[in-house]
Amino acid sequence: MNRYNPLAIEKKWQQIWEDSDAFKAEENSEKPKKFLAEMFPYPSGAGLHVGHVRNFTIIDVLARFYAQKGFNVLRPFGYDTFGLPAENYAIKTGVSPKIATDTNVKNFRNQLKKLGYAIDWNREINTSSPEYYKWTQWCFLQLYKKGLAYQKESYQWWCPVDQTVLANEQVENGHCWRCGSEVEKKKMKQWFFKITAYADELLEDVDSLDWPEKIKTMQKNWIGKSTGAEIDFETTSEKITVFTTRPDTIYGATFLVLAPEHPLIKDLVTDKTREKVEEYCKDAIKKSEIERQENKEKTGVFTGSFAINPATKEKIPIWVADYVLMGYGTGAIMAVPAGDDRDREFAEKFDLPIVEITKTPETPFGTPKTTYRMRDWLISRQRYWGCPIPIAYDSDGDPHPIPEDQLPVIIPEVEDFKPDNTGRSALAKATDWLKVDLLNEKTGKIETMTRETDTLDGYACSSWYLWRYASPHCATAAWDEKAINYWEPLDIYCGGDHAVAHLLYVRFWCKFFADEGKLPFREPITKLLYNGYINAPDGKKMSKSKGNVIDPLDVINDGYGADTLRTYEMFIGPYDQDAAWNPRSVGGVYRFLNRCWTLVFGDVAGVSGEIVSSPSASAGYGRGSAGATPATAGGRDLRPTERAIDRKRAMHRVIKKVTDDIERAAFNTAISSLMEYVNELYKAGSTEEDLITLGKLLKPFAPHLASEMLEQLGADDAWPTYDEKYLVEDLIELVVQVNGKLRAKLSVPAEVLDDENEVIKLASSDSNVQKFTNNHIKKTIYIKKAKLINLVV
RNA sequence: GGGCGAAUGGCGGAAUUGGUAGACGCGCCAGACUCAAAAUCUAGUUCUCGCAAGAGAGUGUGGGUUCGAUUCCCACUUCGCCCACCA
Repeated sequence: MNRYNPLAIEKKWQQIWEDSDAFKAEENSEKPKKFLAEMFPYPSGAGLHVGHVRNFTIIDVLARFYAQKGFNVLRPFGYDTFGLPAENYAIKTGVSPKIATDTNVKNFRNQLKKLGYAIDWNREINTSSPEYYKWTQWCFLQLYKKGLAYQKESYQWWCPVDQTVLANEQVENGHCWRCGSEVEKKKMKQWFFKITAYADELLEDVDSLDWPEKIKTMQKNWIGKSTGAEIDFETTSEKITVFTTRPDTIYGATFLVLAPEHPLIKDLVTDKTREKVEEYCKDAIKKSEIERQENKEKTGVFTGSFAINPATKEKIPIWVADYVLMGYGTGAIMAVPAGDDRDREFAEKFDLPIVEITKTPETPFGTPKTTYRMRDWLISRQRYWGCPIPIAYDSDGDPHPIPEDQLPVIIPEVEDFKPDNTGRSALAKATDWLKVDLLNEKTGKIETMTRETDTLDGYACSSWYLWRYASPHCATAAWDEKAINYWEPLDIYCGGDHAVAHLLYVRFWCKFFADEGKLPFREPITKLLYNGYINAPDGKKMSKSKGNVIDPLDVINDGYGADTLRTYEMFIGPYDQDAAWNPRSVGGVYRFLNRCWTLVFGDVAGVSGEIVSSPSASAGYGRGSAGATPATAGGRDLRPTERAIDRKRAMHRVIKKVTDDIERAAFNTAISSLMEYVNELYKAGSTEEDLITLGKLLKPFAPHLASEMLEQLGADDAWPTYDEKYLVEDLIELVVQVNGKLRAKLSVPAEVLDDENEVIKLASSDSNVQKFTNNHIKKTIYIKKAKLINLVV
């Protein structure tokens, strides 16, 4: 007898798909399109992990499902290849990030092919390839032209020993992650994207998205809109503008507080307070966010100056405290200790007056103002392995865009990837590359300028890749208009990360390019599936250091094969919940696929009439022939025609269930209904139609095995349809309750359900029911849809 | 501190709109096959009582609405995630 040999089957079909370019997508106005993608991965040296497999398989199941349903499906793939790990690896080993990245991409590609994904390999993209980042730079220039990419001084972490800027995550408890020395904040010129220009629209449009509520809420909170007013407070020399959401509480404002970074502090200090205030500000600015979080004890100093409360006309002191943030509102508040817990705590600590609010102003004060928690997006990175910012500086230090026809600004080759002691990335070491002759519009002359050595945040590269997928090889534009019009926007996106950052940035760029007339839609992603993590069998996060990592390639090579791995990860639980890996359940899914295989290929003799196989009945095992074993369903002995009717009903039922479940992303229950169907076929026997249907329904999950089954049966993979008329049962199980408690289940002909009097008669005459009613029924509640009657006594 | 979500057998989970709680899988148990084991097939498996028919209890805890609540409402407990001195 043949045995299910997944590795052989999978190799065969992967070769066939490769040779036939099976998943090549082309625009075709005859067919409805479906464009699906997962969040493209950073190809780490460790290769695929089981979390990737879950994420990619969700999209693959949907892609194959819609293709089988007759949609024109685009299912591309790409790699998010810029990033710190490749650069650190280069610093350590001297191997260039480009070479290391190429190796990792190759490894990823091989592994993806072993999983049988229906990827259009003609559309593979890679953010660190010059053909791609040329257009990332073009995007930057479009934003720059409209003033949405701009430079601003901002405080950055700085390691005085390594002489380099550090990202937030490279600062551990106020110390440099590499050398351990204490870091400081340094004011540096940085590039920003003005995402706040779209804050309102980004917020308003969230509601219209077919995205998980969790993500929508997170985005709303992140944008953090609050409406209030700006109010001016006069001092002897200056005017201080505060932001408040409660201008009505102004009669209780007994002091002002400025953020330590506030520019007016230097003008407000007196000779007596100057030293103390300056020291406080210096310390506060240096504090890491972590320290500010850990130590919520209020601190602050008095500036020595006073302001006039415009409502009470009273003189109130001006303080500096780090609980006021420069980045929000105006960096200055009016403190109302009677109305605000933080202000009260501060007032109590420093013995400042607390005045109950007895009055509200008759006319609204100040200027109505809306503020957002969201800040502009800082995009400068002092790193080598990123997309160079296409800017050069003239001798005055003013920026000039690199003309579009000179793109891409290629990352120069360097020997040493360590940042130098100027706070610039290793790009600064490419001295030839650094110089560029450009027209200076100010002077009208060609001038040798110095290139920007900052690179772009990797999120910039991933902010437009979904549009590149439509025309990945277009050499004349970032995206081809015709291709965009056909494929976009993305119908379904799937990932388990970046709830705010990436998913907000793509929306921002989409709105910007829509305003530029470059995109015909204002939201890039129609439906979002946000998948949960897969944890180790003990429920803990998988990590190399804990040694509890499951390698998906090991699962395949252990003999289970890709079909088992894919199907298991879809069966593991609801796709949006975290799940723990269970090796035994993997075996259970393998058993299920093995049973599918046996139905078609098992060494099974044909039995009566049209029945092709019934392994349980025909396996022999000394129980006589299959024909001698009566098939039963629901405890009833069935004659062949009844058996055929039941089988037909089971088939139409499973088609409906699997179709509905895939459409609502309930992959786990889709698979359990396939398991039920297979169990049914083992009991009742199967026809060729049953097996073809099984193969078609199974294909999105286990495409290799299903292809093998369908080939054997001589069938195509067109998605089957169900007929409502076969779903109707002729014998119905009527549920009878007494006072809401189940007392009987009666098997009645379906027509009976239409006759309520008949239902009541049947229900109330059941002997077990009568034990509880004593023939004293006060009220009957009949729910036809639920096939249920409740007798109230 | 704020926001969101979750809690169901020994385990993962199902119950789509207020209508039979526990589908499906794992595990366990018994049987068939085998010299034996594995694999495979078949039957059983929420708990308590009962040979059975059946009865009682039961979806984190306590209340409520309802003929009927895993589902809706209120309070609480625990866990998870996100944000966090945002004026």
